[in-house]
Amino acid sequence: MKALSPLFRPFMSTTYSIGDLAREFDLTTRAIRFYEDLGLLEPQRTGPGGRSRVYSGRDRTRLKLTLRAKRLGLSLTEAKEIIQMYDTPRDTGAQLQKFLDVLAAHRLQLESQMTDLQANLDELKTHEKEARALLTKATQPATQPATKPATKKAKA
Amino acid sequence: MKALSPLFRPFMSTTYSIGDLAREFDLTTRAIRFYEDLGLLEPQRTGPGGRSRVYSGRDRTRLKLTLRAKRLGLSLTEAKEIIQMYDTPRDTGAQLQKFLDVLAAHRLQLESQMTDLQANLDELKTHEKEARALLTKATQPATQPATKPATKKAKA
DNA sequence: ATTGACGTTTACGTAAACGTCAACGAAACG
DNA sequence: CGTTTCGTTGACGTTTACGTAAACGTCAAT
Repeated sequence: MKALSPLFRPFMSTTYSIGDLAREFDLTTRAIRFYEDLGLLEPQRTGPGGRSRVYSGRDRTRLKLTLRAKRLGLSLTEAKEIIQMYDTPRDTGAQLQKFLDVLAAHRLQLESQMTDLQANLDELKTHEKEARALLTKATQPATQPATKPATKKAKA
Repeated sequence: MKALSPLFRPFMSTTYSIGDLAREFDLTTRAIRFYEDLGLLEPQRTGPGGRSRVYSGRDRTRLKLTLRAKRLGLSLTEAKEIIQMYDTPRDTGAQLQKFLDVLAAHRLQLESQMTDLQANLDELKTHEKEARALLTKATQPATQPATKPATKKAKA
């Protein structure tokens, strides 16, 4: 359900229909409702009988974070835990300390993932260079136009 | 099945039993066999009737790459495609060019993932700083001596 | 000769993350 | 006023990535 004509939206305190979010993040509405079932989103209801969902900017942010976490390989429940942790109150010192502990753990995980990523990128670059070298050698044979260029490097 | 006593292994051209790999990478043998079903590993067979699997160093490497890809959120089939691509022959110029194209695409994906990761890390650090600030403020009130000394470092 | 550790196949089970209808209500459009 | 368009709630299906159990072979050591 479109809350209002698009032209009027700028005057509202930025709420979104399920279709809006689906379009923006390239999801099906089914997926978004599923995220709600998991407790990741808590849209308000509107319309007669409170059937239609209305998403706040906060919902949108949570969705964004969720998808980012997904892209990094986290499960939805893991994403949920992290997001929840990020916006629960933390008033006492003990809570703060535990918060820091969890953050540290999460940080370690992210950093190890960063290492993995870097390793993959390095490997990719190596192959890229090698392939590029082979390609220029194949298209611009310096001294010997071979019928079949060597698959390995040749010594000059 | 252990091929030989561990003392004799250094003399062999580094092969591994399924248990070896399971221990090293903290997998179940079931998982490893499953990876074989997907075509990620191709162990030789040995023993009577060729029942037992023997994994080469190359198998081990492929397994390592697979797990790294998994940690980055790739599916096993995606991992397989990438690994296959990395060690297929690429002899013609056209193949080389296509190889480079695919590499470029993969690279874009990795770099966007790097961005996501960095975003997550930044956010985490922000929260970390904030929490740390709150904690020191809570445990070391400037004008009021606390009943419990700080759990962190104290300034002399 | 039995036990234990390690290996095998076959087969069914399961959790996660949705996809895919079906059947319906409301509302906006020409 | 009929027809798209957007939304709703079930409910069942699907894919991925294994887990789990049964039922058995083999080798080394006790």
